[in-house]
Amino acid sequence: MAKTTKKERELHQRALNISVGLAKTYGNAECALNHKNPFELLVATILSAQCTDERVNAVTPKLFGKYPTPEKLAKSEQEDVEKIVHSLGFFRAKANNIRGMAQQLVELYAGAVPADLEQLVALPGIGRKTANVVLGTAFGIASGVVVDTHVKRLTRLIGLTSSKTPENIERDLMQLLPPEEWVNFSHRLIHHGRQICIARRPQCTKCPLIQDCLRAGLPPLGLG
DNA sequence: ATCCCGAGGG
DNA sequence: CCCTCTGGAT
Repeated sequence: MAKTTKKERELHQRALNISVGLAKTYGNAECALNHKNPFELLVATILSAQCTDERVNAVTPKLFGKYPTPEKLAKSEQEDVEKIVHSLGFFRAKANNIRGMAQQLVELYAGAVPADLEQLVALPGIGRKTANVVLGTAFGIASGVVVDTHVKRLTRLIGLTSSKTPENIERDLMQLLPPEEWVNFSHRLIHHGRQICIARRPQCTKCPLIQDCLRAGLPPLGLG
């Protein structure tokens, strides 16, 4: 139906160039969260909201040492979990979310983590970002592109200026990239956003993707 | 001061 | 679209 315009072909080519450059630079993307199973990854990903993975990894040994299964976490005391995750920020909401999530896993799925996007998103504290991380990393299912604040910010560097909401960005990237690259691309771009293409202080002189960047040498974009 | 590998709600 | 939740690193 829609014919391919020259601009769309250029956008596609630039995205692929960036994707190849990211792959060369960051290798096989891996989740920086320590996890042994889908349950741990799910909890750790919820806890990672608005804080670094290093800080999450600092508290998960204690958390999973005491609450290793959904069943155990479902029966936990709110106050005790709050104490364990306190250093991560948003501790009240996070404690409440992982406890409620565990309770629903027990009630609805016999304590298993569902490998399904809609079922995951229906759980408390889990949005598309967290669900896509869990599906892609723990189950190897290419359900979508992980869109966090970094991906949202950096998609404009490759020309995705029309998309604004995370859903639109995800849809555009899913059309641009092959399914086997969805999760890897996201993780590489996120690493890039933290290490090189920092929001307020982009390290353009160290950037390996400079020749494909629309904003090379221009002031930082900031958030949004 | 600024921002973080978000989610939920208005 | 906006706002709130929060500690910690820089």
